[in-house]
Amino acid sequence: MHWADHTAQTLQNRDGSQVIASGITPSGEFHVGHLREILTAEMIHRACLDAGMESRYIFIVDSMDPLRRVYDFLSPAYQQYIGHPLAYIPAPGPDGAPDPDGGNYADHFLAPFLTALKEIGVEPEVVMNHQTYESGAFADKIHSSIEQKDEIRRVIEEVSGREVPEDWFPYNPLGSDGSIDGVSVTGYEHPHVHWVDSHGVEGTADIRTAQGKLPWRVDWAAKWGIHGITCEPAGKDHGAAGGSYDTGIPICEMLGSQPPHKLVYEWIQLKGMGPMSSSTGLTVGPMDALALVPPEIMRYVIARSKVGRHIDFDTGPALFQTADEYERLVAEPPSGSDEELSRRQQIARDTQLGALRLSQVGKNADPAGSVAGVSFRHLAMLAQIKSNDDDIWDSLRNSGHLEGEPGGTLIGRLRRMRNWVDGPHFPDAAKIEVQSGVSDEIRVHLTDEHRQFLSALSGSLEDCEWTEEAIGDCIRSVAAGVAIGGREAYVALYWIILGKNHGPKASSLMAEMEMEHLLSLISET
RNA sequence: GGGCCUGUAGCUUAGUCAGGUAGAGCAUCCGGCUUUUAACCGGACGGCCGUGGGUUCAAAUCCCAUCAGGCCCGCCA
Repeated sequence: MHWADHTAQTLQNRDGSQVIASGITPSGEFHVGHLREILTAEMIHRACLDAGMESRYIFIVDSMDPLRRVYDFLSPAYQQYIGHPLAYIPAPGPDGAPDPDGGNYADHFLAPFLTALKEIGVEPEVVMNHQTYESGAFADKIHSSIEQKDEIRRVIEEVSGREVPEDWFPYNPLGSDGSIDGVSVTGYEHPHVHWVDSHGVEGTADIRTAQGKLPWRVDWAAKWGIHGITCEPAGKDHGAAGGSYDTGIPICEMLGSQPPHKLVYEWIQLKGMGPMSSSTGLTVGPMDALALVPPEIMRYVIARSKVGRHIDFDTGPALFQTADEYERLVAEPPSGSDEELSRRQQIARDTQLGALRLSQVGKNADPAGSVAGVSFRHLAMLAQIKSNDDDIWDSLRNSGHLEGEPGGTLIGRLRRMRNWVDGPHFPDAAKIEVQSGVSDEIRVHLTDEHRQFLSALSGSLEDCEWTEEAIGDCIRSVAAGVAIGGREAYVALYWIILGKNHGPKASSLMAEMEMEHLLSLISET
């Protein structure tokens, strides 16, 4: 069974409808790793719906979390905002300086991420955490946390093994300058928390507003209760023993709610470069990834991997393999009845079918539509030899891959393929490079038969209409005339054009070349 | 120091929770297809399941130990 279906089955034992959640702090650029968080949760949500359960999927943006430090992409001017909730500070402009017209920091980074999510078929209910504070929804949990201050402290110390400071208080008010740093709590009279900040200013925070927040371990546990979250996948950093998930569970219970089902996922790494890290600049943003990778393939990368396995995100040669694998699965989904399959084969069948189902951008869409009738590899070839999109559609019509006008899926696939082919990630081995001349190394591969054929072809091509079809006819008639095997005729052409003994459809390739260049190559043999 | 994840064919991996003859795909090689989608079809090759113990009639699977890689324990998916 697929992991998402298995999780759905586990959740079925709980009362009520499901609320699957993701939570991310918008402290900077979102990256591909965040897509795993989102897609893991969203696939569980879909699996619940598919199992006939009621389910919602919410994306909690931790907009109340404070800015922790001045990141590399921020100007030093952000020093003044350290400790301030991300929702209440200005977004950086292109130069990294606070941009007064750029809206707030949290929204600035969130907006493009939501656009990327839409492309992969994810449209969550977005909850801005600072608004939940502003609405007063946290008030009961905050009050309850303060009343159980010592018990919560004990839980954190026992479960995490960490010493909690003497002056710890389960509520961090914002000080006179808007920062939660350096603010000491001096008393509590429901619903007001009294404080004094590092400037010596005294004040009062109303827990029914966003004048302060819970410390994050408590904040997370409180959110579970407030939203009735039944499952929130967490990255392995939170999932480690003694991590925030383990302290969150008892705290959530102390605050009067049932904690969610724990699920820990491994991280995505960039191939050969370790985990994502915004500080080292080693990131691939969701938009970057989706500019190259078709959305259903992006989903498939997550769906096919077990939650506990790390994923190497590879935009090089592995992308061909992933696409091949996906297309094979679409073309021939695993089948067979329980009777004729072993238990293991049944598991494999159900897991693959689940991965295929959950990879679709549209929920329960027909997977066949996602491939748009053209293989990823074929499109890679066409995108390289034809610079004009219309020529590609013509080619696809001629080859029977396309009828009429291309649909949105196919257009999107070509757009991404062109980005890939023209960008730095495209593998050299897949590049089609027309030779500028025929080298000695290549010449040794040519037989007399090859030369005879090429020489005859040279004469015919000069009178040939320069279209794919005419060139194809020309090759065939010349080949027949000089009694060379059909295959060998093409091998000869591939050697002189590409320097290899094989390649994409020769006539397409030749039609894209200048006739003079081709004739000069032949003359060099 | 504490903890988590991973280790199965050259590569990517399924199977581990509920022990019952190790399965796939890619790559490679061979063969087929009289006119090339880097295509397609058929076949072969290839694993003491990281290592060492233990439990069991039976272990990739459970237990103990050990090695290796990745990671977490201030914030981070």
